[in-house]
Amino acid sequence: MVQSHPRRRSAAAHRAILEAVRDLLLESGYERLSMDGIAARAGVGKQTLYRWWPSKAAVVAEATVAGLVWNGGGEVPETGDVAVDLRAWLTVLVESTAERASLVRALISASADDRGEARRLYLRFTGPHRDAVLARLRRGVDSGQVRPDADLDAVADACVGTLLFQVLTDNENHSASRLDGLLRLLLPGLLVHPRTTGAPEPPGDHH
Amino acid sequence: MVQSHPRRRSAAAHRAILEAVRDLLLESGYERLSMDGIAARAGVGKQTLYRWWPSKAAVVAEATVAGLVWNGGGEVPETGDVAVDLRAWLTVLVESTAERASLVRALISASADDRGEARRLYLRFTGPHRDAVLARLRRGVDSGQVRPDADLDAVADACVGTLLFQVLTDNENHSASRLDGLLRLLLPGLLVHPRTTGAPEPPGDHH
Amino acid sequence: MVQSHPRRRSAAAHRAILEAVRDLLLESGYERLSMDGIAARAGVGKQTLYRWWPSKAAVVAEATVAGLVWNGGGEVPETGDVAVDLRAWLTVLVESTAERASLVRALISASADDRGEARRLYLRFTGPHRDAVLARLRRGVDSGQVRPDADLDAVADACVGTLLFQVLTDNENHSASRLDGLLRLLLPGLLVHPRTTGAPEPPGDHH
Amino acid sequence: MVQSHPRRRSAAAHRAILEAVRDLLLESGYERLSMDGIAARAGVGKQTLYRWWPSKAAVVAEATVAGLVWNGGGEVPETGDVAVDLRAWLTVLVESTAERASLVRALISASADDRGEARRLYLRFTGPHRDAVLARLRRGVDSGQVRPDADLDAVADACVGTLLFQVLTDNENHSASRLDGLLRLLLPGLLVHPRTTGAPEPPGDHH
DNA sequence: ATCTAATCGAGACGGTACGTCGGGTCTTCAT
DNA sequence: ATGAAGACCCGACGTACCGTCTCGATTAGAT
Repeated sequence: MVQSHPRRRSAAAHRAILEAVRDLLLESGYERLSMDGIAARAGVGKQTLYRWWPSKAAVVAEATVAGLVWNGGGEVPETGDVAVDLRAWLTVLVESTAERASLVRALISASADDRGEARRLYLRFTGPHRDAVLARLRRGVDSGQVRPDADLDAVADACVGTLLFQVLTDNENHSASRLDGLLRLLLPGLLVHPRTTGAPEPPGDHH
Repeated sequence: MVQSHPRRRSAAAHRAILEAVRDLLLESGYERLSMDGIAARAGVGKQTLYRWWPSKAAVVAEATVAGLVWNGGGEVPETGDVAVDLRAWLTVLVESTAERASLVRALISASADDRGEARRLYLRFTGPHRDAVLARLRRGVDSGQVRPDADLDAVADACVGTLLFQVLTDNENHSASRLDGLLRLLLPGLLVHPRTTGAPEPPGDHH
Repeated sequence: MVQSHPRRRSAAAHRAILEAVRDLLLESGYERLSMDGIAARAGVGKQTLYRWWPSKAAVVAEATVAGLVWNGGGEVPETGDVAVDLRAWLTVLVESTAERASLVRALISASADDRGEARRLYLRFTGPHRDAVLARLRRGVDSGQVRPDADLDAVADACVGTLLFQVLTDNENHSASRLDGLLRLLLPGLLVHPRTTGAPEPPGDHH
Repeated sequence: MVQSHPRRRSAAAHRAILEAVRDLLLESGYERLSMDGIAARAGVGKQTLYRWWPSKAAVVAEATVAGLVWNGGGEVPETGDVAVDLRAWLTVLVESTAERASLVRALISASADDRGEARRLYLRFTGPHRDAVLARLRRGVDSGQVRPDADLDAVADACVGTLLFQVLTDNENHSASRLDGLLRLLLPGLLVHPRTTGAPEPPGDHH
């Protein structure tokens, strides 16, 4: 379909590029991805690529945020019990990460590559996950389950950071265990009435 | 113990290479570091580099391990109060990381680049820090301050992971705050008698 | 006629490369000539070199053909006397070769290096010289001076071969003498009436 | 067997090296021959190689002259008829060269590589052939068949040069024809009574 | 319907770095 | 005290990408 304004042609190219990135990432990984390769696969001139994105990291970020690459994990369930919901969210996050560890590693590389892009990747890639869990925790504060003075950002960063650390150290098979342990440790400090969860008993109830 | 490589390896070349890596990392970062550059700076043939290390990540790992890059932070104070000691350790860790953020970024890159090397970096680079804090926590268990069923590895990984995550997202000025928030959240789950710390008061169910 | 390569080849780069080859050959000879060196001197990427020429021998061949290296000697004088003209041509050829012996050595090397290129060098480099002398000899046949059954190719190859052999064996100061001796030996077999030349008298069996 | 004097061990090494050169030349040609390869094949340290020969060209020259590589062609038959003997010699020379054209090319490369070695190669490699034919021609002078004023060196160089030129231009299938044509052209100038040969009729015999 | 100007694909360009090979020198160790 | 083994520095190899820069061809909108 031909659009009236010539600039509209770029829409097809734009889409072709993001799809090429997705395909090539799945086929060979971030390391072997090249701007030349993307252009060739997308049937696009390299100029067109560089017109819109400054670097490999940037175009990967865009493909990511466009939902073509990692579209899962943005939702946190809402059962009414913060502890149950957090545990469910972490389970999904661990599985989602395990399935695309190489992509996560790719994004870490991209992030470390380009300090300017790092911020954008942070916002686009991990942002939605952090936002979702923060929103859930804030609703927990509103409902009185979560202590209002708890540092919710610290909870989110500890979860994401622990997960990234496992990926980074090729220790992914411990991710679920570590996050479970972490959650058990966090809940007493996070919740107003921690005993209602599967967390360790609050102090003073034993001996 | 016998070296894994055949003998007669040049100690001078070895040392010159590790020093060149350190210098170049500090000057320009991991991304701009090249095998050519290392060889040139060290006054060494590229063959010598490739004879002993398979990749840039590997030689960066070795330079790290040799203590030339991040040799501090292996100690955790012992005042008798686990909470105080943890806080002190985290403070030192944050400062030490801030001082060499570019090197930490280099190590993260190396880790993400080379999955094989990632494990070595994990064991050798973050290992000492993790070991130190784990040892301190275990002594806390022995002295009855720390709950014996707490997942101590989760504590260590959450702290290190949170810190690395801040570095990765160029968010270092929040590192101290995040780790303080995290520690306050963890202590109630970690300690037998959390009230003795600066952590938020548990929810009121104590006498 | 359409270029075999796709269009848009850079004329400036092409010329710069051939000039660099010429200069470097004159400075250091074929053996010390390198693709790296050519690229650096020409201010050209190595890829550009390899895009258009498969080997050092090929680019040397092209530089030759471009007339930048050995552009003289393509003419044979026409006085009406074949013997005189051949002698004059050989004199010029010997001098021309002596002046650029190192380039001739380079061409011999290129030829020996690369069997595929050898043929091109044969056709393009020595070809003009051979063609010129063959044309002169054929006119001699037409005018009745040269025996029609003489193997003219053999004459040309013997002259060029003798000359190259002297160069190859670093025996150039005998080139003139050898070719003079050769010509005297050839003329009796070549000419219908050899006595008109400066060649040694045939053995006395002529009236 | 162990000799009393350590230097004697070198004899075995020396021989092993020359044999390795022969084998490797036959297997892969001069271009792919390397000092490393020779040392490895001969079971000899590189130092031992460099102790005795300064370059690849030199050791190839030695292997040649040792008769390991090109041991044929040194003889010229003596039937009493110079023309017949020359023709026979050229036939053998052409065949011998055709069988090892790649070696001849190698020697040309070596010669052009190393101007210092060129002279030695000349003496060792083509020398015997030239000497043999010159000796035969001189005997022809003595017997009155060959004109005493003929430039015998020019004959030898023209034959060898023509042959090398054919090899160099990958034109070997014409070698026999060219040398036959050359010989027919030379004989009238070379012999006292040229009509006794298969050379073209001397001038004046036709019409 | 023709012209004009923007934009496209294609890919050549100057570069940097890659990982490998070979050259010639120097050192170690076993004989 | 020799000689194999091979590490060393060096330089070149040929390839892969980088990001920039033309080329024509295509085509949309103005004439």
